Amino acid sequence: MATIQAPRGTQDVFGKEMTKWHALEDLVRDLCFVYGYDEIRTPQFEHTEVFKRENDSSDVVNKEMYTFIDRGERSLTLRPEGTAGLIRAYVENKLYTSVDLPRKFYYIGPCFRYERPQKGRMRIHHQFGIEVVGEKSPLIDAEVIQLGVDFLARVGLKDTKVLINTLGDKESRIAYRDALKTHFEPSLSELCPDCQRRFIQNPLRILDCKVDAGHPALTSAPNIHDYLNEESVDYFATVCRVLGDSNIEIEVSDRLVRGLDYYSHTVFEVVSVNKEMGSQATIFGGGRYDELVEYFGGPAHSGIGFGMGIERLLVALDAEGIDISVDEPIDVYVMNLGKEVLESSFQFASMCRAAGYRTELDYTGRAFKTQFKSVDRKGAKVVVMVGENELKEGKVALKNIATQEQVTVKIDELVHQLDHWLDENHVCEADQQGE
RNA sequence: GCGAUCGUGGCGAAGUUGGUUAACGCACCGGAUUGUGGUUCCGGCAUUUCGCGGGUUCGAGCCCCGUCGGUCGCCCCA
Repeated sequence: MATIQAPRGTQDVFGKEMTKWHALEDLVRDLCFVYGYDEIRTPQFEHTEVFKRENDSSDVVNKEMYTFIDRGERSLTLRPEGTAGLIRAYVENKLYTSVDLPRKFYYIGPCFRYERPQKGRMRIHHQFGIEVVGEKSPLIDAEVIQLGVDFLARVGLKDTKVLINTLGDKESRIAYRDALKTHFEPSLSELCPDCQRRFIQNPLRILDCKVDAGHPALTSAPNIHDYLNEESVDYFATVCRVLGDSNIEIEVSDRLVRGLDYYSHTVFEVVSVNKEMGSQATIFGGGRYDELVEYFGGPAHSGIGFGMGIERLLVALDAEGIDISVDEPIDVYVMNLGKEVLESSFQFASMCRAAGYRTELDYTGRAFKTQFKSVDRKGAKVVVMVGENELKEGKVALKNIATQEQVTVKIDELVHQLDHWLDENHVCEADQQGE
């Protein structure tokens, strides 16, 4: 019978790899705590219309969604990204009524996209994301980018670049959009089929096209920055200035438009420039959205956020030779000196664990040599050796691996001896008496 | 969705003019040494099995077809 494999584009995470995830998750919590962001957990599937909005031209929404019918008639979709569901929750729970706006959230969890898998591109991938909703200020845009950059710095990533651009407000965007339409119309038939579709749905995205990248119509295309109204120019200038004053290097890229259609004003993408990275180099990306909250039936609140791919971050760390995995050695290994003492050793292990020591034991009375190998592999600091002779006298032997020191103590002194060897903060009775 | 390439034990990997007992290394297990290891030595470790399913052949891990999965590029994006 053929073995069953995990579905394409999914993976099992365990062992040493798991410790990396824990390290990243811990860092997410610590960092978001410091910046004042609260965790939010939204459903991993939503009603399809949460993600599929009218006139959306993005592939994520149109080609890559896992959509299914839930028994009856409701069409549900496994979330392909984090923002839409969060905004739905923001409106549904009336979080906009908070006296303290903006609301600042972070989330971490799986996203699902039906794509051709590649390194750094999975059908189930995990995103750490943040969103700030309910207040609009260039300082918030700067803070969001700063948090992401800070995160990468704390992880130790170095070969990164911050790309930033603005799409301007609605007025600017419409003006630019019209200019683009006028510009591309004459040469439309020479552009790729995707671009012909984009022309209708979202002409901005033609600028991003790799197929037509060299086409004269693209190279001569009007620049967004020539169509921004004063307010949009000021807004973007402030974002860039604040980032600059915070020593965050940015590169303005006037062709950066991003994949989701709901963006306005600031958009950004942080990419790895490491040569080992392959073609999936974006570690996190996001932008501001002015109309999403209203779309979901809330007030005209603006928001901004990013999504960061954990798997992709892991690839980037690997590319830079950064190992964030941690060894988790045990404190105590309980050895059996003979099969007769198996059940007694179980009780000793219980005692050690009750005292808070990370403890393993030999379950089957294997050869001593083998048990000692386990001791080494697991990095145990103390071995409890359970033998019949000592047991008869109500004692047990303990060996300190580091010093090779071995003592035999009464059973009720076992934990005391462990404290003596293992607990750095432990104060011996002798010391106390000496005070 | 398009193109290319790969898929041998827990891991790393040999293995083409198709002909057997499928190398070797690491890891693991046992013994020398059933009460004290990390060295050494000895032995065991894919017991129709080479991702899976068909086909060609007297005979296939090596050839053909299909399928599943990985990887790379395109595309897309986290």
